[in-house]
Amino acid sequence: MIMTLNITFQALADPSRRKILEILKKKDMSVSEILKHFDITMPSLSHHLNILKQAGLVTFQRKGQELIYSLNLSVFEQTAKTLIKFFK
Amino acid sequence: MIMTLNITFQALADPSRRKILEILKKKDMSVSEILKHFDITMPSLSHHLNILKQAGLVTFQRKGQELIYSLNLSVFEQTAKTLIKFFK
DNA sequence: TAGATATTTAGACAACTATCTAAATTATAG
DNA sequence: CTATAATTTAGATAGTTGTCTAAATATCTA
Repeated sequence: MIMTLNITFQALADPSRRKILEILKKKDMSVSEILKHFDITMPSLSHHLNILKQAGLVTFQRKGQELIYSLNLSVFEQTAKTLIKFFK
Repeated sequence: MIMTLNITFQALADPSRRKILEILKKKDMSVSEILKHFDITMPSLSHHLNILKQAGLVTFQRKGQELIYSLNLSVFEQTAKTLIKFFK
């Protein structure tokens, strides 16, 4: 759980990644769709998505040619709870 | 607040810094006292303390030659609340 | 199967960061 | 005031990270 916390905070530390999460909060989206909100290349976005995936903050499922990404809210909840429990 | 979140997560992303916070949870401590728990040099520790200071996660007050560092719990609480509010 | 579309992987590179040693600053004690 | 102790600041360096271009992989459609 400590190790997970490490990865989670590292994932959340980047503004682009937090923006991805905000965007996905509205609805599930394909990579191309997410990309429209950014001024970076597809491989860079893919890199960020990978880090978010490793942290368990997002999941995806293939739909034809597209990969549809979704938020994994339970990890946020878990992280928030850990923060609270850890320091109170 | 978004900018603050940025700095906060960045501060929390480093394991050494989270360890400092854990140590300070037990009691307020001077820099030398904190250092005993680590295998890094004093300047490195000072660097980490500086980042934690900027994030508002710790505060300090001088006591003679020593600087006594303390946790600032309210920032944790705030961060946890922001996490919860933001993603639920 | 060939061509088009969506995404990832590989490899390179500049910027950032954690660490170190050495020097400077701040405060106490004699 | 000088020596000592505690901490920070400065400057250098190796490792990490975010970004890019180019190439590879996976899926669909004709």
